[in-house]
Amino acid sequence: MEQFFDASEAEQRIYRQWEESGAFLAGAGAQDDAESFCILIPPPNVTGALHMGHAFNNTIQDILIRWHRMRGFATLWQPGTDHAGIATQMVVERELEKSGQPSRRELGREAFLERVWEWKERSGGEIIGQLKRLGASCDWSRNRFTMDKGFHDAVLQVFINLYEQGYIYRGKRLVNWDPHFETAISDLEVEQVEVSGKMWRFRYPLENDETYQHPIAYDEDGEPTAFETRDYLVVATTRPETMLGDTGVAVHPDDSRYSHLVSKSVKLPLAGRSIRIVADSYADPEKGTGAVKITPAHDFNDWEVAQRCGLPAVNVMTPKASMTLKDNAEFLEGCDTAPEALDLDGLDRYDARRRIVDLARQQGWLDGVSEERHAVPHGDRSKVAVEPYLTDQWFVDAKQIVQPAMDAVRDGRTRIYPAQYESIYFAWLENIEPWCISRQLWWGHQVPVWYDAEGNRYCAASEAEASRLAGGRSIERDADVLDTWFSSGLWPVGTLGWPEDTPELARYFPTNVLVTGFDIIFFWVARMMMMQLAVVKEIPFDTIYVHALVRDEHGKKMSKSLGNVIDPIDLIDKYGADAVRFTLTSMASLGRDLKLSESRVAGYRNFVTKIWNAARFAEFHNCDSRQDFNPNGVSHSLNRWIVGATAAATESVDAALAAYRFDDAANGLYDFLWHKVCDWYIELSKPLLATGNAEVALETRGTIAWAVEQSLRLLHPFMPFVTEELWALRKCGEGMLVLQQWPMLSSEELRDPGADAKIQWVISLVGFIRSERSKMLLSASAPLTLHVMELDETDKTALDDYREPIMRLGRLSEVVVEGASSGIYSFKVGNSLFSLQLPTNIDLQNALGRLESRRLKIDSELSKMEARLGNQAFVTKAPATVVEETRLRKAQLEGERNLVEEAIERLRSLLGE
RNA sequence: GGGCGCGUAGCUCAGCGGUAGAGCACUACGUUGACAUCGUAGGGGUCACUGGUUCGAUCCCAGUCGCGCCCA
Repeated sequence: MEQFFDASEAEQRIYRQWEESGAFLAGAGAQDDAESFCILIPPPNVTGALHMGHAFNNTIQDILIRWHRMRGFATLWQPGTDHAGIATQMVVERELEKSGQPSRRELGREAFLERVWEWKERSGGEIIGQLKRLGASCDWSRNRFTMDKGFHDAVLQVFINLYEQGYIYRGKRLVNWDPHFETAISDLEVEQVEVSGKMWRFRYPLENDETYQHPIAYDEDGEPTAFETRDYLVVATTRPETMLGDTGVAVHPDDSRYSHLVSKSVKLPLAGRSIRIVADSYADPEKGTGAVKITPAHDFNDWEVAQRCGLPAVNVMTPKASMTLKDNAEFLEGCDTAPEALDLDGLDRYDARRRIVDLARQQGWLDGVSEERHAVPHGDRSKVAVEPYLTDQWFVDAKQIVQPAMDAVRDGRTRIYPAQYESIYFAWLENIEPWCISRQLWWGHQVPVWYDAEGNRYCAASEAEASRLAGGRSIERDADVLDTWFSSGLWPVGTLGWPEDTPELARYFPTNVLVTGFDIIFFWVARMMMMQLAVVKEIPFDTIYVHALVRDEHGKKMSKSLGNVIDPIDLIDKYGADAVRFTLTSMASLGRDLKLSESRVAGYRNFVTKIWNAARFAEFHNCDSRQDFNPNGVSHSLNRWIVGATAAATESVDAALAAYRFDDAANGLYDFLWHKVCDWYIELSKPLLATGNAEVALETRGTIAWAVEQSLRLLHPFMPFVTEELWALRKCGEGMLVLQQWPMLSSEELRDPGADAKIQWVISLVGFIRSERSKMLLSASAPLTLHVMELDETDKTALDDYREPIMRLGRLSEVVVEGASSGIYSFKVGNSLFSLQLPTNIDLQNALGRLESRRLKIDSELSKMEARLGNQAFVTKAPATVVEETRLRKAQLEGERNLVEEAIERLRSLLGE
């Protein structure tokens, strides 16, 4: 065997073997009647590259899948990719532009879509290869794409289904409009970006010579003390360009300043439109002047006000967010528009903003400007400010289908881990808004609705069917495509073959666990719940495991602009996939972001090496794997101890995984392998292997082989590559590790308390010796003699059995059972007393100082115990076991104090004090 | 403004009503035939702060301060 595991050489080879052996296929290795276990991969965007979030998310899934597969479940990890409407269209458009080809619009819809498919075939599978690098054991033979024929049919089927049930409708509503992509986007695709901007105040002149008293000074109680007479209202805005679409000014109904002005009107500057003053509680008297301009076609709140107060909506922008005025009948109606206003026609919204502010200043209706930080909605893809925009769109009336999704979680049919995310889920569902599902894109599932010349709608799965419904009238298909999340909402049933009645649906649906980041609870999880329940009337999964985000080592979100992105593939290249996986797993504590640092990965790469070398040790000592090895049949206490410890480790891994405590599982295995198997079991076994007792040596070889083999099985879900490689090198058995049985060990059956106590005693004794040596500043190689001053029966057996390993690990030259000790310091291990004979040249002064500080510590601890026991309330009220423990601890401390005291006396006399 | 979460060793984090833990980093010593990607030992903490409950609080409760995220 080589000295290290060469991950870069082995990983791709091993992965190929797994795939070729069919180990990842649905149900591989399972009995026909096995229980099923299914996870659906959150489909990465087909444009995507593997980032740390994916690496984390998929490592967790792979652990669950491999664990269940080894436990004999019929497992399916269903993979696939998402067509990612906007993202993909963007990538292909950019590519066309770069290579100087005709643009999307020049190509036309059909030709463009051909290009997208070409692109998909050419470069769409990159992330799949990266998932393989990570070791993801998906059933790739079932790989799906959300634009596949079958999946596409399912999506249309659901649309039709929901349409016919009345859950989908078309309506003219304000939507978030992305002027860059010229499409509607959903609320969730909008992110608020805090920017420093300006707040402009405009004076809108009152018509018909109306005036009112505006307070200009206040007393201590905030009561106005002075007023001025105004013939205008001041309104404030951060988006002056929208003023041309104002159709009203709102004041609060209880605002006494303005109450007599309600129903009167102001003249909208530039546009020359006469607009009404309305009373609506949306206007906050405390904010600004208490008067708000109302632009129903370009603001969500204003739209609501307009609905309530009967104000018209005037759209003044094009889909590209430039001004449209000259040929805009809506805008011109009833207006006496100034020529300088018409000159704004065609200007971009920001140019128009500047011009309008200039004009306001010149014409004297600019009341003032202030700097302000405020949140501006941006498209999450395009990164440009979105405009609320009035268009015809398709909506899912989410309110109507939300109830079953809430009930399922409330009554526990679907559980969310950790539970704190339930409240996020409910908070969103309880306040759900209509979901805008149409996008003005080309790449995606085109809405299956056709229109005839009169505008009648025909919703059908095909043009032929629609035509039949239309009675042969000429029809035209709706140009919009569906929101990508609408189709991914169907991922559970869609990937399993619905609407066909497939065996996979019968066997694997509802699925078991969904593993996902909290950032897509709304986008995806809640919608899958709603849609599966609406369409097939069943929950899509019984558990949702929600994990946090992977951040950089300082807690910053990884982003290209910050330059702190860690590429998981780079890490895999450098440290191996096993180390990367183990790092992420060990940090997967519930509900907390994980901060990733490279040094941690390096640390777990060392763990891989440690495992490797444990196996190498077994090889050097001819510890061959034996099929007939019976862990219950070993007799030597060391072997009995490790057998029990292995069972205990198995049980804690199982318990941790069952509770989704991946960190506990990983840390437990790390501790078991490194600090039990390597540090003590292998070390203590060395003399046994060299002993003349062939029977013990043989049993120990077998147990070492067994312990290493069990470790490989236990570690396999976490570190599949190195364990698979060692499984083969150690010739542990037929077939690959991936399909071997998970250890079924019961510590109740295998644990031997006597052996445990014995080994624990040996470990303590060696620990004392090492610690004394080091504290006395003795070199590691200085020979020491251990004097045994008192020895009880049990300890005597332990000492006899482990004399050689104790000498070796404690680096003793001699163990003297009889005769007086010339040691300074005695120490108690178990019920026996020991002393180390130290060389004459030690620094006595230093030793004295150390003992005195030790005594100080004991005294302080002792006084705590005494105080506690002296407290009558403690003795009577605390549980008896706690009182007893305290008494025991006190007695222990007193014993130790005596030993220390004696040692101090002895040292003092040696020093002549 | 509403909600959620977090403040524990230099760093990253576990933990828990009764002796404060891990990994990394740090210091000293060390190549003994698995492993220097290693071994042994060690230093380092007012468990954010203030009150309360309790025999006992790092842990439970309330408040304060600081930080992060989500929603408006």
